[in-house]
Amino acid sequence: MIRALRTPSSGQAPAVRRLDALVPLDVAAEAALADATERARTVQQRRELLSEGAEIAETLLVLDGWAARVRHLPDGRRQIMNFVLPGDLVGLCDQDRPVASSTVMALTPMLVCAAPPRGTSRTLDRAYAMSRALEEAHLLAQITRLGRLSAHERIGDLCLELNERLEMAGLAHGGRFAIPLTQEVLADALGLTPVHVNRMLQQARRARELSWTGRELVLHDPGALREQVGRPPVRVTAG
Amino acid sequence: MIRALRTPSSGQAPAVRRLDALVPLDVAAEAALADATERARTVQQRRELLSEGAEIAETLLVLDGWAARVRHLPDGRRQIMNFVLPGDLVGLCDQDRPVASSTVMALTPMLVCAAPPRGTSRTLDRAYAMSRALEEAHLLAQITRLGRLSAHERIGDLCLELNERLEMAGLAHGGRFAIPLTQEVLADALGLTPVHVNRMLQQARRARELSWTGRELVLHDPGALREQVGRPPVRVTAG
DNA sequence: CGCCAGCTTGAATCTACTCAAATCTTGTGG
DNA sequence: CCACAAGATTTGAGTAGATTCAAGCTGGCG
Repeated sequence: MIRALRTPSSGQAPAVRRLDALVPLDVAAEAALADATERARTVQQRRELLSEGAEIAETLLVLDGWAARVRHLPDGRRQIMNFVLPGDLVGLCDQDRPVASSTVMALTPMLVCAAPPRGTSRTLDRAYAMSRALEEAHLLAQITRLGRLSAHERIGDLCLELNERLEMAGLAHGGRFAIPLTQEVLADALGLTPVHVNRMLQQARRARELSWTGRELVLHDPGALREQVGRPPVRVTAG
Repeated sequence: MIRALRTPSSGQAPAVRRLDALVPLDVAAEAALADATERARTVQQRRELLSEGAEIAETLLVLDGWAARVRHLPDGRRQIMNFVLPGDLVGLCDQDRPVASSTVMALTPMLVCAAPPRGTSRTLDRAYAMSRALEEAHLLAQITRLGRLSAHERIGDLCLELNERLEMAGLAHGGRFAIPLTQEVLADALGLTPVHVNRMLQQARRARELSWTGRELVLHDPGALREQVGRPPVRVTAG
């Protein structure tokens, strides 16, 4: 797992790479990010980056590791809103004294840093706006998944989304990426039971749609799968 | 239904009333809103205020009527993301050349106007930020509803949300409000079939949780219902 | 008056859930 | 290096909740 914490061969850290993919960053942005990255800190697995109902102190930039935005019901049921991946921002918002509307919990050990404040760079501000718009688009995708897709389609659709997002950070290639999720976590994201997720995964494996051995997921034909589950492209700007 | 298009007895139009409830507005904001309201226009039922994939030209403020943010699947399935009520903003975002990530369709005849641009008033800007944060909170609530609530709970929870939101605009009182939805539309919002929505509504009526005669919905005991479905309060700021 | 959209009802089916137990993995300490 | 524990995955049988399909009903409107 040395790879995960190091700059990949492309020459950029995954988080920077993702932001740069959203909006090509200028020197000021690159410098601010390099600087912020210096002061990175680790977060242990299962720790909360943000607690529902608590005031948001700062905006974080995820450098490494996965987290989940989650909400708990009084009776113990749990729903994962979306996954937080390297290059994602946690706690980005505009209002005064913002309060977290959901908990963000580390699914793996993580590396995070304070995001450079707005106003640092014109291009960085635009990247933040894009990031926020994309996050909202992913929430809409999640709603459609839960409301109108079958269990089989939900799994395929979510895997495609993760693949697309990780590709931007350079963490997925050709439908292949490291996936640090348990079937139980997947179930909480997909609105299913762990048992049913297991059965659907086996079905998908038998159908040669994907393989998920150990901690790596491979989508054998992302294009065909996208067609099959009717996943629309995620776009938030024109041009 | 004269009431709907007129200034209510409280002295403020529902849309202004809602924004004012989010952040107490200053004179500049009130004036800008009054001015914008002058240039209101109507939108016919079933017309689209915004089309998925199309560039967003302007931000709209809903003065009267209901709309739905909806996404269509290739095979005809349909999912409603959330409902757009008087006082809500449509197409509010920060990025350049934004593209709508979902279609917004009028469920009733509507009255809308161009929202006063940002920078008009400090308080109005804050109200916009609040509105956006609330909208995101409602998307999270929708995800939890679809992912982890039973059909019966989904209906109760959504009715409570609509009640809370309409109360802010002065359009609901004591759990009673006009609801211009068909059971089919409700089904598309709740991720259920119309037939099942019908059965669950009857069950809720028999249990004296609500009555829905004609076009008015009455929640007989919102507090008890909130308890029963485990609905958490919607908060986005401290203090 | 008759049409149409929306609502209601019934019966059969199916998807996903529950509960329970077995098996496989992984990490840890002896 | 093996034994063990804890966590995660897999399997099976029975059940419940929601869907499908089809038909009948109701009320508002031209």
